[in-house]
Amino acid sequence: MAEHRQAQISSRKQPQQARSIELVESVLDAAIQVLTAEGAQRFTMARVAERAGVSVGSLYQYFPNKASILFRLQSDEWKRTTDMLRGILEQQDTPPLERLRTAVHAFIRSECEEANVRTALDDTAPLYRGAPEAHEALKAGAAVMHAFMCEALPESNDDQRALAIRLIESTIWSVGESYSETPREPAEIIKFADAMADMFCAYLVQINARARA
Amino acid sequence: MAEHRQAQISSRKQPQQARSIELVESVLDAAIQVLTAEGAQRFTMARVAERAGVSVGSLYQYFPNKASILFRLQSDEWKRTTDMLRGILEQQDTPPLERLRTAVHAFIRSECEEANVRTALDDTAPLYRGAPEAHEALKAGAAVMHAFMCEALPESNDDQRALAIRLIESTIWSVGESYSETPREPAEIIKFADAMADMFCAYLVQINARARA
DNA sequence: TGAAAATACGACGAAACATTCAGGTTCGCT
DNA sequence: AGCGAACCTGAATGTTTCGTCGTATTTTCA
Repeated sequence: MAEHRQAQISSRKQPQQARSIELVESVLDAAIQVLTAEGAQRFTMARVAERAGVSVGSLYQYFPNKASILFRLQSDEWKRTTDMLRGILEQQDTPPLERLRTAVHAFIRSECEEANVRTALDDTAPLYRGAPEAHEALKAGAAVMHAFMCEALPESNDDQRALAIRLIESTIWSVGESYSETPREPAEIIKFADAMADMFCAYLVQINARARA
Repeated sequence: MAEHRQAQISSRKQPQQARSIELVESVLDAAIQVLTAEGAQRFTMARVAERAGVSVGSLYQYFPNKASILFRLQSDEWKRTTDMLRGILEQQDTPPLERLRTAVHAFIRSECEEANVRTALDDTAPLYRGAPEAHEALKAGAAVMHAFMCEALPESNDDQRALAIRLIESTIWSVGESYSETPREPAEIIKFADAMADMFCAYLVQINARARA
């Protein structure tokens, strides 16, 4: 019984003319700036409008409410990250575990580089949690992981793979999220990512060993 | 440049008479109820006061602001959890990795059992993030893990151990947090916790094997 | 060119909240 | 009983914010 009214999150109408397309872009841009500079707490429609150099009314032409702007930012971010991971995990000329290591490094590094925005954006998650759109937006990531796991765990059945996917996927995302919450030295980041990759590799190797036995 | 003013989080004054001690307890109790029933978004001083059957002014006698109530809840929760983990991890008559498995199970289960409160409470984290009190409150947990790791990784040096601690500790906490965000079947929870324990064990075994080589 | 459609504006209404304070009540003690 | 300290009350204050609406401007295209 936690969340009561679920806000509308999809966009209100599509911009058609060039000026309105620019407007939407500058709004998204301003939203990131506000989030970075002021934090989730002080993210307001008025501030976004001011930074974007447009009026409040214009925001509501293309976004039904505050949550929809934030969800759009998060959604775009998920897409970028998923694409990055796909690019790494699908390189079939490198051994799977090496690819996984590269992916972990890339993920953690990118998470730490934009730590400010990420943290602020995560703070706003309650505003659109449980929305079907959110669930939908993460399907792509699961698909990438699924394909990868079929390679990395060739002798396992679907259940085992599904479990490994859920574990590794949620570890990467949520640990990355919390790890980037405090500022880190580059050298420290590398060590941590390596340890995480070590852990994943040890786990996958063990699963394969057991499947073979 | 995210958070601007850091709210006072320590308690305002200590209750002395019996009636005020009861008051503080009923406030904390009411706070949990409000959080569970209404979510972080609708957690307000007025609602807490109403549920506790006291007036708003009374809240401010013992808590300087809203954040301090929420931090108190989180802090108590951390303490309970740490104590539970200590109880499990310090049983020196069981093999380390078995203890770790038990601890992981206990943690994930308890996290899922109170999923509603936990999630709502986590949503309020931004209100007291970065406060020195928060950092302090987690020291105890790190100490427990440190003692455990000295047993589990007897041949490693301090740097390696510190890395393993950070990795495993943050994985347990943050994955547990995100895992409990959606409702789970008991059987599913057990499988997931087992997989997580498998992963940790494989990792620790590998570190030991390398140290010995 | 001129009208219809699209876009942009920003003052304003309404609601929600955190926190304070002046004044009243109860407790503990002599 | 009587006094000071601890405690409790809740209306009032001041602020913040979301989202709307009537109007003004710009673009499109016949």
